[in-house]
Amino acid sequence: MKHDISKPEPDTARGLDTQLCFATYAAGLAFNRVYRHQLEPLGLTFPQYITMVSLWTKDGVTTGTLGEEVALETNTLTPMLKRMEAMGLLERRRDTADERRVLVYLTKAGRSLQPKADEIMRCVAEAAGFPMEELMRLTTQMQRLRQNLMDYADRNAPCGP
Amino acid sequence: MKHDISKPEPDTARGLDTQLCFATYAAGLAFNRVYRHQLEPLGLTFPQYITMVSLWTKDGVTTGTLGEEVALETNTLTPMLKRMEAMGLLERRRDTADERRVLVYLTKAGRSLQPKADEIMRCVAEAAGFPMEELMRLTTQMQRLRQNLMDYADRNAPCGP
DNA sequence: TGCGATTTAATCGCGGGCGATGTAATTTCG
DNA sequence: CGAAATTACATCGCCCGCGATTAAATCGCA
Repeated sequence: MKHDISKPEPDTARGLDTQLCFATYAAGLAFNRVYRHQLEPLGLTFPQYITMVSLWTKDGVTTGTLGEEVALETNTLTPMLKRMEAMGLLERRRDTADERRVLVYLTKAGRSLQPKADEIMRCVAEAAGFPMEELMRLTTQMQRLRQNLMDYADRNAPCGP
Repeated sequence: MKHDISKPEPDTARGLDTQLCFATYAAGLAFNRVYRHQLEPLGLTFPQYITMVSLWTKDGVTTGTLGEEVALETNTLTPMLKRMEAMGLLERRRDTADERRVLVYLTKAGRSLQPKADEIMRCVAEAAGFPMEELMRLTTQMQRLRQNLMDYADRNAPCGP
């Protein structure tokens, strides 16, 4: 062998600097922190805000459907929805046609937050500091990344050597 | 009725589909789930894995410095490091020169996990499903995004109308 | 019709993530 | 030198995220 391949493969580079998983993780924390402070006057957390955005688009959905929208399972969503119900933002009602289901409806108070939340959304989008076109492209790529990772998780491959 | 412009401004689009914050959040959850299952045999969580990657690069650092590396504050890091110490992956020692500081050192057991973790890292990087060049560009952009958001958080602007 | 399988939520326990607060060591400076 | 300010870490309480388990309603089918 002529070529020196003894180096430990910078192929998949090692430091955190070069890792997409860390960059995604850290950017997620940063989003969370920015939103935390902006949403604080509304009394919402970032995951709650995500949930409200989904419900503003369409409410009257089951817990499970909502969970798919916001990428959370019922073991996370149920307690969160209960807290939000206690805040008066939404109501949870058993589906009379199928008593297993719980349907989630926004209250007036819940709908009334949308304008303020929209303002914050625009603000944070600006804080992201990307021109609109690049921002959209980046969003698309992150969606593709998420889909690829979910597909991989479903394949359940053990990553053997 | 000529043109229907009554729609509410797709300016900064509304749905979760179009939001970078949600795409980042959801991709972060997806990474977390993939890593969770891959790391389970090693007994590591994803944040613990991140911490180990940092320590494999350089240990003997203070809790605070390590926190900067991994984007966590001491109120998150301290309990996590204690758990990892209990697992035998690292040691926490008071700096004799400055008793306020706690220095973190890897143990033999901690170092011994690196090869397996590297294998998993390569595996997940492949699962991300991007060609190397695009993956690097995406990583760079996410780092820039994070920096912009942190800068914005530091400016502490209230997002007034 | 009746009974097992499936679907849908809820619950529990543990590990992050962080604002607020506490505590001890060190530095600053009058 | 000594008190105040600063630094570095720890603690507490709350919220999310999820694997595992449970409970109840519905469905499928003999």
